[in-house]
Amino acid sequence: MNRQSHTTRTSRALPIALLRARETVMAPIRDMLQGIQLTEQKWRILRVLDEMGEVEQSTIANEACLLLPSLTRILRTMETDGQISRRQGSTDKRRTMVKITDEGRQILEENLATSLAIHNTIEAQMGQEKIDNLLDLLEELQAVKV
Amino acid sequence: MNRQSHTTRTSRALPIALLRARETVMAPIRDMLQGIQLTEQKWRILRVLDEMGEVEQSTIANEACLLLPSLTRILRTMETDGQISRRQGSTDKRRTMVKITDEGRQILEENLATSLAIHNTIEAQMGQEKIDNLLDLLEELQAVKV
DNA sequence: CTTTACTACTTAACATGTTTAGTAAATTGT
DNA sequence: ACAATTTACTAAACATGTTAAGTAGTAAAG
Repeated sequence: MNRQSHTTRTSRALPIALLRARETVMAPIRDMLQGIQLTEQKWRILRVLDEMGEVEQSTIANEACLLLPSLTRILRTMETDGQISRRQGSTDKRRTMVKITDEGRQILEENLATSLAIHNTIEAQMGQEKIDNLLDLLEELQAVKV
Repeated sequence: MNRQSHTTRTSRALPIALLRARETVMAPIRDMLQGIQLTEQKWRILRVLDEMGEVEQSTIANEACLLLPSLTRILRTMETDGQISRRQGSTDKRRTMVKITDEGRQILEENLATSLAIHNTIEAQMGQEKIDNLLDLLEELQAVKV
């Protein structure tokens, strides 16, 4: 067809462009995670918890871009595996407060070097200025009301 | 914790930033797709096929960011639903050549307006220049060797 | 020409994504 | 105080994501 009649070229469509760019960045991270028996989602959860401390599940869902039903299942196994701990909220008993355990934090520490190395490889090829520029634009896009 | 000791803030980590930005853009598109009984993946496949004509499955997988096992299943139902057609490759019989049907193309046409409206809403808030800049940076990131 | 390796896919199994429905606790309206 | 609504989560069902293994067709090596 090659007509570009109905829509923009997919390479200039934001959703696909964002997805493809993400696949590029995630490929080596997925390799790292496979070595430590962790999924991409669990890695995101650990990072959010390390950054935010003890938070309720809805917050994790928002920050890590997961839906609550997925999170329910994932946290169940992460608790069993000792990477996170959960307790019922004290004032609001509907809430489940979650925090990272020492074991979970250790996983982050052990893989920090690899994670940084991947970031540096990308930065070396694109330049820090462009990466910063990209991150600024992405933050701005996130804030758009749709 | 709020220490940012182990890693970058997640908002400045490329994988999460890309994911969050994508969620923002996809939210209204998902609403549109729900109305026409189409998943995000099937929509991507239709757009790639409309753009590229008749291609083999591996090409679709690459362009639409899907793994072949997922694609096998999805194309099976799309063929049943009359949105795409498949035939065995003539010279290389391992290949399966796929193309969009008139019915599939009609789905694209019927939703073009909505799709454009969503893009315009985003553009109105961010400005065309920034969007173009973002798309350029995303294309560049995709091309990085990791 | 035959063995070997590789390519393009398919199948199967399990994790996650996504929607709908349900439950219990908190909040609101009267 | 009490019914109605909302919030935070869980359960279930089905689609897709992901990995490993299998199949058939093709290309390469000897």
